[in-house]
Amino acid sequence: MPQGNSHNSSVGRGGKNFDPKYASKGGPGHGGSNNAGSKSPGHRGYRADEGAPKKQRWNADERAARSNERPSSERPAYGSRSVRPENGGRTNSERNERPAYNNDRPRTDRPAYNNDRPARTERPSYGDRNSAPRTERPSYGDRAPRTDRPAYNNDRPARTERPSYGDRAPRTDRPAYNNDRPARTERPSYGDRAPRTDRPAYNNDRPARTERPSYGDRAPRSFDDRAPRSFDDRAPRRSNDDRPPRRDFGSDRPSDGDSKFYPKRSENGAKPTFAGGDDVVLERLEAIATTASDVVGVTFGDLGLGENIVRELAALGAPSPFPIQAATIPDVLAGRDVLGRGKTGSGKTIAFGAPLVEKLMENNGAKDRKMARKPRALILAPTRELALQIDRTVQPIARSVGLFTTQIYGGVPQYRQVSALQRGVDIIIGTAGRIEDLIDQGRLDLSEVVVTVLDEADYMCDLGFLEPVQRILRQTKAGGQKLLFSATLDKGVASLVKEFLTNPAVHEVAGEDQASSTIDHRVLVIEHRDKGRIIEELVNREGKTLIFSRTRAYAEQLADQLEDAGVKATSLHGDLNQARRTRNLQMLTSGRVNVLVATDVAARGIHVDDIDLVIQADAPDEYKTYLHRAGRTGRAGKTGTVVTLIPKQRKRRMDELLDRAEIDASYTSATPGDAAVRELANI
DNA sequence: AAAAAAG
Repeated sequence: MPQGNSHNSSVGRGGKNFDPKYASKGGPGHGGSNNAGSKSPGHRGYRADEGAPKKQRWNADERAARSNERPSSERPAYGSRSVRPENGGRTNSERNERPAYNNDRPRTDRPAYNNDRPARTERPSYGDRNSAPRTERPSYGDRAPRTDRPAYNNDRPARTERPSYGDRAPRTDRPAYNNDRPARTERPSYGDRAPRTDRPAYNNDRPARTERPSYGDRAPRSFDDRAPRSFDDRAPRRSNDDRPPRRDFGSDRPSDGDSKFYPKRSENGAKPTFAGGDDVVLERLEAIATTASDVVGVTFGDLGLGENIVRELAALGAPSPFPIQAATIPDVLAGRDVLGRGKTGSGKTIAFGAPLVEKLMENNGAKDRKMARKPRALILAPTRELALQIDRTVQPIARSVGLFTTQIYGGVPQYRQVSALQRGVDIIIGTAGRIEDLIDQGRLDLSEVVVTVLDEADYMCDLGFLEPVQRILRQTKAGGQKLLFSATLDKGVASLVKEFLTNPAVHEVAGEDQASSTIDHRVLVIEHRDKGRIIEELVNREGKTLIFSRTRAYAEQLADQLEDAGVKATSLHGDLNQARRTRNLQMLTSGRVNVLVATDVAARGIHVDDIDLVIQADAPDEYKTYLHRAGRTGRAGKTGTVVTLIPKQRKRRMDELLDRAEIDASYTSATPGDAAVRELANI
């Protein structure tokens, strides 16, 4: 009932999407906003032909004015990098200007961008059908060369009858789908960063695992004995004795969610506590550990996946299952709730994605292609980039059996996402904010979601994420299957487990500890004032470098500084608009730049091939953050180095953090020009 | 502090 929107209750909450105060003000030149109040902005998105044929939001003059004013007024403001007012001065309401912040740098190469920005053409289609959102346009504008705009106007008239859609893809039925996958053309390129190339690589480093000593000592664990709790050593205490044998975990457990592995809320009335900002060390969950040798000779087919899926997995570069996959797939197929821990890149996406698709298909999925069918699976990720990356893996698997996925995340026009929902999708992959937004607008109904996946589940339980995640999970079908995955899965997920999971099976992969890592960890003790120069020296090399900073402003500043120093660098953080975020990440992936300075938005899950150096310009506060950041390198069987820069006062904290992360790192004092720095640069 | 919805 896309039309009923303006009357239903969603307006109460969804009102945030259409705030009269904005409509009445309407930005100057926003012709359509006057009457926008009479219609729900969103539903016009579907039926542009019904109401206001009025489409032009920006006439030529306005555009011209805008494009002129930009360089002159906004640019200069932030223009000089060194003087750039920091974020501190900015408030949320100034967000729109944010991009201006970015404007300065890439400006020069901007033109080039236009060419390869196919997505651009889609933008208008959003607008023309949805006049209200038009008001957002300006914000897009800053990233885009207004110049290409005019073209839109030209073909826009024709759009009234919806062709915009059609012009992009045959509206037949499904093909339209291709629309929301502009990325498709780039697909090949995805391959290399996702499963494809790293897959084989992992195989390479797997053999090594078998001879891994650290394992050896635990070796006997034939899977029967209680799982190797390689993970627990970190736990303050482990009362193993009364613990039931791992094997039974679940099978004989009352299915009332009474897990012995989580603090019981009812026991003392206290809620489990969470990490929050502190580096609280939570006990790791006990799990059944699977080792590489356990899965030798096992095929995806053996695990219960159908032919099409198996074939697609092979095409994706996954001919045979990795341990985490072999461990979790059968349980997922059996319908159990699953907690899975496997280091990033160890194949978690396929571990939940493939069986999820198989399950949906079994449940009549493929034949039920009716329009507007409700989604039956949901995959939640903490960042948009990660959601995108997951979709790149899951989508082809789903398509191989005739199921459809769509991405639902913020920062991009919602139109295409909503229209995909209208056509009907089976699997939703996205981030919390937009998902809630669409639910509030009455455009997304999760009531038929029978399988929900939380990737980076522990992170999703952090302050700020937990509540939205809980609200979303409550929207899904009661009793639906829940799958929680993370490289650092710990008891921080207890509250979710308590409320939403039943008798979960917990799996981990043995041997994925730091001792087995191919990463070299270094700590450089420096004077704070030398930080910039030392980073410049470290980055002066061939390979790809990922630099983490604590704040967005510093990420931006550092990227600017490096560029000024002649290094091709770019940034990735939440102050950038989504198009730029996507593009900047792509720039590192494609090798157009060798240095990316990012906030922790890039800490988890993001896979870029061949990053051989990770620099932590600011040390992380949490050991898990360290592990995730470090995990961006040392992938694909290659070696990687993590360099953390700290002032000497931070040594002690760093020691503790490394201790918790179970990492051995060497400390070196360094000043600019030191041999120690040069040596690192020559990795 | 960052992330996640817009505005």
